[in-house]
Amino acid sequence: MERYNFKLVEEKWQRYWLDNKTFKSSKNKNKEKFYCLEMFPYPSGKIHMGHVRNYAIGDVLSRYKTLKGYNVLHPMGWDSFGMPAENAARQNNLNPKTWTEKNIEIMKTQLKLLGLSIDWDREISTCSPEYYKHQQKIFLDLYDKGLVYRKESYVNWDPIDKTVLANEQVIDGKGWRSGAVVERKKLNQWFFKISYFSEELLNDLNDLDNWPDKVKTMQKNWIGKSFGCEIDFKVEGSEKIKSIRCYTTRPDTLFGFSFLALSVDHPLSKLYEKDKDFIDFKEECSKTGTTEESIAQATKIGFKTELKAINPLDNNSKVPVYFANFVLMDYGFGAVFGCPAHDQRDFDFAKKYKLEIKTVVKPLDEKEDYQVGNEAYTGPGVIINSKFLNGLAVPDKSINEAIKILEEKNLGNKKTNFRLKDWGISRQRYWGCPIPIAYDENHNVVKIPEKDLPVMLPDKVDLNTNGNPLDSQKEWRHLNINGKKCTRETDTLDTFVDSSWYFLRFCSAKAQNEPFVIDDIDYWMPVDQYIGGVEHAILHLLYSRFFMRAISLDNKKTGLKEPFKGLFTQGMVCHETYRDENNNWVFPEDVTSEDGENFYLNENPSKKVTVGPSESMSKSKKNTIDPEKIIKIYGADAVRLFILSDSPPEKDIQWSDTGISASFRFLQKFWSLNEKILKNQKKFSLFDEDLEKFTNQIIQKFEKDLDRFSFNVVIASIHKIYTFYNKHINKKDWGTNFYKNYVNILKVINPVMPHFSNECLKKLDQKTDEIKWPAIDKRYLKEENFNIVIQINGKKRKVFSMSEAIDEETLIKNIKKDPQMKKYIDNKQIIKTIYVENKLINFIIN
RNA sequence: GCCCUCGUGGUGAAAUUGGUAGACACAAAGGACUUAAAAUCCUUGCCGCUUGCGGAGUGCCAGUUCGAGUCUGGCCGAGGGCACCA
Repeated sequence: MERYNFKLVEEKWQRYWLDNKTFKSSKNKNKEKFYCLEMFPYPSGKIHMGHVRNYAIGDVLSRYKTLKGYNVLHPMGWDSFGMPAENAARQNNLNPKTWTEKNIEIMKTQLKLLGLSIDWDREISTCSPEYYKHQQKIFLDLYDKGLVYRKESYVNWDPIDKTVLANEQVIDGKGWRSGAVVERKKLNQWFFKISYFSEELLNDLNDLDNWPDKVKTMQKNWIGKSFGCEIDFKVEGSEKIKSIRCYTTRPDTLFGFSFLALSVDHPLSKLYEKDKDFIDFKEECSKTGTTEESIAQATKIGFKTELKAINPLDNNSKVPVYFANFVLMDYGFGAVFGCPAHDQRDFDFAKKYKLEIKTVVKPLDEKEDYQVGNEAYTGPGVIINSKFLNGLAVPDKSINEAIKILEEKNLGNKKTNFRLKDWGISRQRYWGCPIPIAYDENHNVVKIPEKDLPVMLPDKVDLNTNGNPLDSQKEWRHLNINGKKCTRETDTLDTFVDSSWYFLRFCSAKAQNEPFVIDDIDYWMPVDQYIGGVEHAILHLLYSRFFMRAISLDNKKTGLKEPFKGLFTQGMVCHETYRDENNNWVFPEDVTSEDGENFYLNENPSKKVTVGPSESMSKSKKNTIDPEKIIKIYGADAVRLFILSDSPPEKDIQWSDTGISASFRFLQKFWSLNEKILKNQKKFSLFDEDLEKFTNQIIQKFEKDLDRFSFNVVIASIHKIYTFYNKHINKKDWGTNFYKNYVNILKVINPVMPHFSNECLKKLDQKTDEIKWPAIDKRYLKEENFNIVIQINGKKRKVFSMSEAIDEETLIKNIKKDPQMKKYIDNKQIIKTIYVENKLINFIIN
C-alpha cells in the first residue's frame, strides 16, 4: 500500500494552484462576495507560528466560503515600513529597502508552503511608491477636509541619539538604544483629527454585531466618554488672572471643595516661569517615571500659589490654588477642583498638605453626621452639608441637579468629554511614508502638488547620523513649488497610517491613478471577516475605523463607515521556555528529554536544562518553533490540522511535538483508508442507512462549527469521520451509498487539509476544480434512534433506546415493567412527572 | 484602583435555547496482533464493593428550578485591558 507522500502531493497542488491562478478573484455582481482578510505581516525575516495560526484560520474560512459558492476575495500584502528595517539596515550596512524586499521574498515562499488560497495578483507592499503615492494623496485629501493639522506637542526626546522615541522605546525613563534619560520636548507634529469622530466611533460600536465584546469594550474605554460640567472659578490674588475653568464629572460635590489644582503645563504656569521654586517643582514632576508602576506609586506633590479660588456656589469659601503633578494638561482644561472627601487623589493630596476634608456625600446606610475615614468615599448615597443640594440621591439626581443650578446661575455648562486624543502621526524616521508637505520661506505650509506625487524616499541615506536621516538630505529637501523656494517636511508617517486603508487598496490593487476605485470597494467592502491578533484591538482597528470615516466624509460616492463587518481575534501560540545552567535561553530544538521530566542539551547530555512556564513564542526567550522546518518534516496539512485542533482559536494554544506528530500519523491513517476504498470501489452493493445518517449529520455539524469558528470541534469531527468510515470498511459494509458519502466527506475536509483532500478526490476520479459544498439530505437529519433519559428526582437512572418515537403513556408503561426501574417506583407515590418529548422523563417521588 | 473575560479528569478541551457532564485528542497504564519492534486496534475520569451496581463530582458558599457546567447573589483564584482621565 502506498504511503502518503505529503511532499510530492503538496508541491504538486501548490504548483497547480499557481499555474491555474485558482485563487484569482474578480468582481462578479451576480455572485455574493465574501472578503476574508487576515492582518498582513511585517516582513521581519521569517514567518512564525503566530502567522501560521492566523493564516490557517483565514484560509479555512476562505476555502469554506468558496465551496459554499461565494465569490471570495482573499488577498495578502506586506506592512513593510517601520523601524526594524532601519535598525537591521544600520547593523548590516544595508539599505532598508534591500533588507525588506529580501524578507518579503523569503516569507512569501514560506506562506506558499502552507498552501494558502491567496490571490497573489493583488499583493501590495506599503513601502512601495506604488502604494504610498496613494497614501500621500489621501493625506492631502484629509488635509483639505480639515482632518489633518499641525501643532506643538510633547514627545519623548533622546538627547544622545537626537531623536524622538515611541513610548515603547522608553524603558524605565531611558532611551532603549542610548540609555540616556529621556526628556520631554516640544516639537511641531502632524495630527489626524480622530477626535472629530469620537462620538461616532463610540456609538457605532453598537452595530458591530460580529465583533468580540472584549474588543468593543476596550475601544469604548479607550474613547472614554464622560459626562460632566465645565465650571469657571473666580480667582483672587493676581491682576493678570480673573478665573480658571475646570472640568468635573462631580459638580454635586462642589461644597466639599477645598483646593484647586493646575497642571504644570497649564497656561497659568507662564506667570511662574521665572520663579526658581516653581522651576524646581516642575523639574521634580518630570522626574516621575513614565512606567506604569511609577505613576501608580507616585506620591502627589504640589506647588502652592498665592492665588485663592472662590467656590461658585458659596462666595465666602476661598481655597488655595496649587500646581500639582497629578493633573494632566491634555484632558479637560488641565485644571481640577479638589474635593478630598470624595476623590482618592484629592484625598491623598489634602492629607499631605493638611487641607480641609469636608464630607458632602454619605452612604445610604450611614447617619447624617457621617465622616469619611481613611479613604475617599466615591460610591452612591445622599448629599449632605451642601445647603440647597442636601438630600439629593447620588450620583444621578445630584449631578443633574447640580448642573441645572450651575447653568441657571450662569456658573457652568453641561459638557461631554472624551479621553480619546488626536492621533500624532509624525515620526522622525527614514523608513516611512514621506509626508507630502513643504514649507515656504515664511514657514507656511505648502501642499506638494498632486502632479509631483509621490514624494519619493531618497534611496541613498546615511543611517548613522543622529536624528532623522532625511534632515541631512540637502538636495532632496529643497524644491520649488509654483516658483517659491520651499523645504520639505522631513518627518515620515506613523506606520499605523499604512495599515489604516490597505484593505481598500486590495479591492483595486492595480489602480494607477487613484488609491481605490469606488466601484470596486462598493462591491468588495466591507471586509466580511477580519482575523488577527488581539494586540491590535485598539490602535490599528480604531485608526482604520477613523480612516474609513475620514475618506467617506463629504464623499458622495461612498458612505461606508465601518471597514470590518466581522472581526475575529485569535490567541497566541505558546511553548515552554528552556534555560541552560548559565541561565541563558535555549531553543526547544536544542533540548532533549527521554522521560519527559528531565531535560538536557542535545549537544551535551550532561548539561541539565531547566524548564520554565509555557509562554507566547518570542525570539527573545527562544521558545520558538520554526514553521518552515516543521512543514518540511510533517507537511502543511498536518500543521494546519494541528494548529486548529484542541484549543478554540480565540484562546492561546500550546505547541506540542506529540500533537503535531499525531496529526501527521492521522493523515497517514486517513490515506490508507482512502487506498482501501480505492481498491474496493467495485464492491459497493448494499444500501446503508446508518452511513447516510452519520454523513449527513456530521456535514451539518461541520457547517455549524465552521460558521461559529469552532475549528477545534471541526477537527474532532474529522477524527470521528475517520473512525466511523474505517469501522464500516473493515466490517465490509459496502453500501452503494458508501462511495457517494465518502466523496462528500472529502469535500468538507477540503478547507482544512486542501492538498490531502484534492489528492484523494483526484485518485477517486473526482473533479477538484469548483468543488461544491455537498447539499445535505434532510431526510437523514431526523434522529430516529431516541435515547430517552429516565430520571428519578432529577437523577439519571436509566437510558431507554427507542427505534421510533413513543408517547408518554406507553413510555411510562414500559418503565413500570422494567425490572431495573421497578425498585425505584414500586410502592412509591409519584407526585409529579416531567416529560420532554423523546428526550427525557423525570419522576418526582417521595 | 477601575473595567472585561475565564475557572470542567494527569493535560488541551466538548457539551449551540437549563435536560445522559467529560465528545475529540495528548500523556500514562493495561490488553490484542507480532519471533520482536514499529505501525495499528481495544480498554481505563475519581471513590467504594465481587463481574454489576452504588456514591460523590464542572473553583468555593448560597439561591431559583422537577432538573444547573449553563441562570441569580456572594466569595476565592487566574488571565487580559486601562491607569493619576477629575
